[in-house]
Amino acid sequence: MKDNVKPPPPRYRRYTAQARRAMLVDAALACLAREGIAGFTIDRICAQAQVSRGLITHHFKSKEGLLVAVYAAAYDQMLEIAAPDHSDDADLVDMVDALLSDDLIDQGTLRAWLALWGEVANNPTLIAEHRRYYDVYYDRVVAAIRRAVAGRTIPISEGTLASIFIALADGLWLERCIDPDRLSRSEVRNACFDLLEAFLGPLDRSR
Amino acid sequence: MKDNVKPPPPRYRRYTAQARRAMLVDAALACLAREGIAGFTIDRICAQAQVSRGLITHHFKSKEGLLVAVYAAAYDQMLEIAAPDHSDDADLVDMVDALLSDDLIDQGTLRAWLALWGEVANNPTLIAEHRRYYDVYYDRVVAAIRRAVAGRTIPISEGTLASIFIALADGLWLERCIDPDRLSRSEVRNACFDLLEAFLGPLDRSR
DNA sequence: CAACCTGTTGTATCATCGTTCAACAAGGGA
DNA sequence: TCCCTTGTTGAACGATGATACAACAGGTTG
Repeated sequence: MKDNVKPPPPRYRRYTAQARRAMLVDAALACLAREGIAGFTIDRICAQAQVSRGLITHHFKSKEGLLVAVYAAAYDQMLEIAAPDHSDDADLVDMVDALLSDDLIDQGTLRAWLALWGEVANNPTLIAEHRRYYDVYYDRVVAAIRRAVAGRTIPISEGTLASIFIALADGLWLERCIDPDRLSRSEVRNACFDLLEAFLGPLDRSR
Repeated sequence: MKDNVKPPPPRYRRYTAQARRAMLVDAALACLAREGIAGFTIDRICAQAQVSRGLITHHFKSKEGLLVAVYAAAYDQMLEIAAPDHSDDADLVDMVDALLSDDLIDQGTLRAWLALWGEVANNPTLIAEHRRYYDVYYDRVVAAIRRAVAGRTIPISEGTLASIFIALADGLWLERCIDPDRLSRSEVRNACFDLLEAFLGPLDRSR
């Protein structure tokens, strides 16, 4: 008979650094969504990613390095849904509806955001990262508002209105995270539009 | 000579359980404000309160017991400022101005709230506690709105408007916590009034 | 197929966490 | 003055945390 020595299956698979980092970030987001910041642990994240303990340090230098990458990824996902880069012609109504999409309002995502916010306020590196991303978000909201204004005169600066609108959206997220049944989707939608229309005049909500 | 044996000074002072609990809660809030949830540690809180490690367990049974008490205390402080119990005749304008008072908007308070919110979403005991307190807050906001409505017909339920107003206030807190310079006090104030007036009609903002 | 690069493993180490518990002592009552 | 209640201490313990590091092995290159 032939040599019946099967080659043993590989004990692990090697990925490019980029791919493995993405896997670890995803695993970390899953842990945050499931257990909050208490789940953001080398052990749990590596278990979630089915990977050994040393890998996070190898790819991110430290746990905080991973946290920064996770925050960036969460913001990227949010931006991609709510205000994608290529939406130069998308209007405010689309943006409001995108913010209410199930991809952003699901419990896990909200819990992950809440956990991340709790870290941002006390971590200088994350604060800087936040400002960077917030500015992108903010600029896109301002752009959408400016398109809606279309040259008219409004009783507030576009920038201030953008900040306030973002604040309302964040507050609604927060409330919905803690008690999803208190506000219906249409109530949230109307709240957003009522705030915007208070400054911008009537919008076409019909879509 | 007389006996020169001075009685040694007491090594510690005894307090009533109630007083000591209040001291520990205050210390915990100070730790939360300074370091976020990472500072919510038996060691650090006891150091802050200048007390030995065993005391928290003695008075609160567990760390989570203290956390619940801390959350309740934070909510109590907020309610006392924004919507005190005896304010049956206070109107909506007063409430908005109270929400903007420096006692609520300072960095430490905001950071503590952010840390607490991050815990609420993942702790069933805290969720229950949150609902209890939120309902009190909510009822007082509804009452203030109802007084402002004064029997007129408005295009939304008072309850929904209260939820939305609370969400806006929370979002503004959050934004201000992370970047205090982005929104001025008057912009925040105008945002609150514009939202309310979109549903309630003109209010007397002059105060 | 051999050599090398580097992604991956897993143990070892040290720090810190929450909780337990026996001993201590402050301070009021008899 | 003595006693007793109970608030308080602080060491001990096991669990779990993050990180370092030497050994290992996939998989590509020539």
